[in-house]
Amino acid sequence: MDGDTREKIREVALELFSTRGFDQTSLREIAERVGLTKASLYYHYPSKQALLTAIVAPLVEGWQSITEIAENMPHTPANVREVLARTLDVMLRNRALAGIFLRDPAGVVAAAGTLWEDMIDMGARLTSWLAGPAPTMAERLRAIAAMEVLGAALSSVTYLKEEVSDEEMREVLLDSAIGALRL
Amino acid sequence: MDGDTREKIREVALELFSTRGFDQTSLREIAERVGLTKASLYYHYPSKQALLTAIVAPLVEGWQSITEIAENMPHTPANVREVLARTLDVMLRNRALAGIFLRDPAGVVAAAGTLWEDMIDMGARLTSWLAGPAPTMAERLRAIAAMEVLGAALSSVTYLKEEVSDEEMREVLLDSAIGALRL
DNA sequence: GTCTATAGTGGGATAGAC
DNA sequence: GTCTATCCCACTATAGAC
Repeated sequence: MDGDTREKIREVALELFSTRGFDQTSLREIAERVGLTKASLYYHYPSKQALLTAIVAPLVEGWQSITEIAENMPHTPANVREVLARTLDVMLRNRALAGIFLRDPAGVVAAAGTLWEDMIDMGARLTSWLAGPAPTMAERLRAIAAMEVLGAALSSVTYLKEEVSDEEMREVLLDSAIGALRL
Repeated sequence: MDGDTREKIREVALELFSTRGFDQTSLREIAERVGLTKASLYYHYPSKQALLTAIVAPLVEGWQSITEIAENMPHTPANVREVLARTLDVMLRNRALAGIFLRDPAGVVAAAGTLWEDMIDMGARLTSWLAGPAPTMAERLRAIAAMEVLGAALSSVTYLKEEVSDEEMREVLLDSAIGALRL
């Protein structure tokens, strides 16, 4: 079962990257947990960077699609709400993945510069759409603030010991983000 | 001038840690920019970790004092506003420093575990105070969201090319954080 | 597909001369 | 206080047997 091994590797790597950080995680650690040797990892992924890329790519894609959708919508209150909701969904769906970026942005940048720049770019475009056409500085700051509120979906893991359902997060944070926008 | 060298080292290290990340910054790089050799750094700071600690300590202290002040206040709307304003001030005063945590949390954790746990602890206590006594889950999520909005003071650097004055940030973000709280 | 063994690199840190 | 020289270690990555 070849695909299984590859998948197991990605799973373990995701777990370790997102808790210890990318740089702090060695291939030896990953190999140990999977039950292989380091060398065998290289059979499945040609480099540590390739492994990271394989794990992270889906998030970048989700992010891209939502950005494109947003940019083809007129900036109305209803659409703002819609875009915020979709963005929140992407974040919730990729909660584990996001830990990688939260733990070690610098390591990710160094290893996968282009991917990272894509993420930054998407974030900037989404934020800029949220701010509306010809925004004032205050509007731009509030747009950033609203995006940060959605980010709370991720960082909340640090502060909350109990599990929170996706539904509750969706509801409360969407409302809170709109509050931050001061619409 | 001994103190000057130490200060220069801290300055350069702060600059590099907060742009490249802690782990990604080698002592050789720091030494080069300061105009010294690696070995000479060790005369001034006994380890890379000690250097990090020296740089970061002031922020932790500011954070601690504000937490203690908050916890001795009754949870009224006016006090909530006051605490948010003070927290925002601490963040704005330490904008450069914050980059260290944003770039490479994992590296900082690994190097300065205790300090980091202090920060997490303060964050948790402040957030918990903000949520009010016997809070519902929604109130706790909104408190986290409000704190994230203040964090926008820091991450905004990534998105905004122009400079924003501290005054404008203070005004807009405080208002936005209160919006996120849904008071 | 997995292993053992090892090359090659770069980092933090130390010894000791000046 | 600063230097040169060096140690030691952990890591990524590769070579080649099975």
